[in-house]
Amino acid sequence: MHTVSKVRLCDPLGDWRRTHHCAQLTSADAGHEVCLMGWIQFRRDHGGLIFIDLRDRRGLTQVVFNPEVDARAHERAHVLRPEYVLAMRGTVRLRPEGMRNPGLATGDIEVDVRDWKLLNTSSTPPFPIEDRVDVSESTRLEYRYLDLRRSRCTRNLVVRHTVTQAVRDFLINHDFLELETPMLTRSTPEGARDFLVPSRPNPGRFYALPQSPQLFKQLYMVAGLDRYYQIVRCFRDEDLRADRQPEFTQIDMELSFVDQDQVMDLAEQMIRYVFQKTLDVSLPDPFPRLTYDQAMADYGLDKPDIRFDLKLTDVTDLVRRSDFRLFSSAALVKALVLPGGADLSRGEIDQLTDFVRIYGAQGLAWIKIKSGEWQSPIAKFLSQEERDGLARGLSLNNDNIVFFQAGSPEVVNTALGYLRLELAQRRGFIDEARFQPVWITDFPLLEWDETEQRWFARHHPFTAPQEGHDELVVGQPGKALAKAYDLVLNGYEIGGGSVRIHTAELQRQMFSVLGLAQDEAASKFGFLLKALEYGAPPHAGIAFGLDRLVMLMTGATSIRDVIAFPKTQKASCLMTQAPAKVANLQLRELGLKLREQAKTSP
RNA sequence: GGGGCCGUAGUUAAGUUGGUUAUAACGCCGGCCUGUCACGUCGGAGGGCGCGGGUUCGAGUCCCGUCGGCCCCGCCA
Repeated sequence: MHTVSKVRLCDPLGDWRRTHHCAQLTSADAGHEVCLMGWIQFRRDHGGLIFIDLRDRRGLTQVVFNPEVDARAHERAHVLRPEYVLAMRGTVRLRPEGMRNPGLATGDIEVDVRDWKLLNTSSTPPFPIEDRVDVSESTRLEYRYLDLRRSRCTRNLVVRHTVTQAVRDFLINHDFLELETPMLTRSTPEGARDFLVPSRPNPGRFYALPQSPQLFKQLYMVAGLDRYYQIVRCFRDEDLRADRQPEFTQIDMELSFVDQDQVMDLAEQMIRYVFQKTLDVSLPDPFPRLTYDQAMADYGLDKPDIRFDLKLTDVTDLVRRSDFRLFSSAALVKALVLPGGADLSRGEIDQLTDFVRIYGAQGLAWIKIKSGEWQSPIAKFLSQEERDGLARGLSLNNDNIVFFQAGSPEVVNTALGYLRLELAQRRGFIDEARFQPVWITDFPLLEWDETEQRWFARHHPFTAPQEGHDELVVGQPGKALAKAYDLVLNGYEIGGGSVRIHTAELQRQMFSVLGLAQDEAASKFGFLLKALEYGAPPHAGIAFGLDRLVMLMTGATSIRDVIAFPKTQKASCLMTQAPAKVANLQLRELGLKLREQAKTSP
C-alpha cells in the first residue's frame, strides 16, 4: 500500500526535456527559462520557502520553491526528500546580494521553480551521497550504485574514461588498429592460475579466460596487421591485493618490425600524452632508465620508487673477514643509511625489526652515531678496521642510523628494499604530488625454481633473449638477459613488455629449456609454433595495467576505487553475491559433479 | 596455506577490572520556521552488540569455533 501511494506520487517524464545540467548555469543565464533534472542533494525547508540543491554527475544547482512565484509548486514540495529524482522548470535569477555561494560553481544564481515533476522517490539511502561521509567499504560495495553517485567515485571513473580516450587518440594517430581477441580460449601452462569455463558441447573440456591476449596479439603480427592495440579485460585466479583484482584491464599493444627502443619510446610518448591530456602534468622526457641489476643494487626491488634517494650499499667486502659470523658468513651484506635517524627510539627500531621479518629477515642490525659515538648492539663485534671501513664506505655522519641485512641476496634486497620505503613514508621523504616514472631493463631471461627444480621464464616463455645471448639460453640459462622492460611509476609496476621470439627454432629451444617436452609443446603451443613457421615478422609489445595507472593518477590507494564494480579480497561481489551456487541441472548439462559441497553463506 | 587489524541502531563510532533499562553524533519520522546552502529549532522512533557454543549468579566485554571486511607474506610468467 505504501508502495502504491509512492508510485502515484511519481509523474511521467512526458514531453519535458532537460535544457542544462546541474553545473552549467551562470549569471549570464539570468532571466532564462530552464528545465533541470537530477537528484535531491539537500533540502532546506523553511516552511514558507524551500531550498533544494539539485545534483547530477556534474554538480549542484540551488532551486527555490517560493509561494510568491508559484503557490502550488511550493505547497506540493514539502514531500521532497534526499535522493528523490526531480524535474523542474523555472527561471534563472541572480541570487540576492550577500546570498551568493562562492563555494558552488553555480553559486551566483538560483532557479525559481514554476513547475516540477517527481520522476521517482527513493528509500532512505544506507549512507548519505556525500564525499565527506565515511562509510565502510563493505557497505559501499553492497550499494555500489549509490557509492558511484558520490562525486569522488564519479570523478575517478571520469579520469578512467579520459585516460582510455587519450590512449585511443594517441594510438590511432600512430596507425594502430583496435582489434579484439577471444575471451574463451585455451588454458596454457606457466603463469597464473586460469579461470576455467566448461564447454557444454564438449563434456570434460574447458576453455580458460585469458590471462592476457599475449598469443593472439603475436598472431595478429604474423597475420601482418602490423600495429595492434586493445583495452582489454584479463583474468587471473590468484589471491587479491589492494592493487590486484581477479579481472583487470590492460592497455595492450604489439608492433611489427621494431626493436626494444622503439617500443619503449612509443609507449613512453603515449604515457606522457595521457598525463598531459588527463591531468595536465608533464612527465620527464625521456623517462630515466635503470637496469635490473642497478635497481636491485640501489633499491633492492625491481619496482623502485625513485621519488627519494636513500640508496642501499653493498658492504659484503668490507666485512668479509670479520669475526662477526653473521656478517662474514653471509652471501650478501647490505646497508641502508638514514640521515638524522639516530633519534629513532628503541621501540621504533623494534617495530622496524618486526617489519622486516615479514620479508623473511631474521632480525635487523643497526648502528646509531651520536656525537661521534657508535651506539649499537653489534658494534662490539666489529674491529676498529671494520668500523673505519664502514664509516668511510657508508660516509657515516653524526645523527645517522645505519641498518644492515645479511643473508641470501633475495631476503637482503627484499627486506632492505621495503624498509627503505617504510622509512621514507614514516619520515615524509615522499612527495605525494609527484609522478616519477622509471624504466627497468635488462631483466634475466630465466630464473631457477628450487621447489620444482627447473627454469622458469621471468617475463613469459615468448620473450626473446638479448643479441648474442641465444647460446646462453641453453648453456648457462641463468646468465641470459631478456629483451624485456617494465615501466615503474612511484614504486608500482604499471607496464611491462618484451621483444618476442619470432622464429620457431628459438621458440622450441625455449620450451625445451623450460622443460616442456617436444610433444607437450606441440600440443599446448602447436598453433604458435606452426604460425612462426610461416614468415612471422620480428615483433615486440607492451601492456599497461589501466587500473593501477588510473589509481595512481587519481591518488586512490586501491584499484577498487577506480573499478566500477570490483570484487572483495575473497573475490566475491557484495552487490550481486557472485560467485553463487548453480542448479544441479546446469551442472549436469556441463557434465560436472561437485566433489565438495559448497559452504553455505551466513 | 600463513601473519595482523576489524565486525555494537540506517551510518560512523564510544562502551572502564564482566554488574541496573547499551551511549553519542549524523541520518530517519512528526511539529514550527520566507534567504538557507552540512539551515535552524522542539519532540519522537529505532539496536541487544556478525553467527554458534562455552565459562559465570551475571557476557557487548572472557574462552573456543565459525562467517564476513581490510592490509600484508606466499602466490600473481
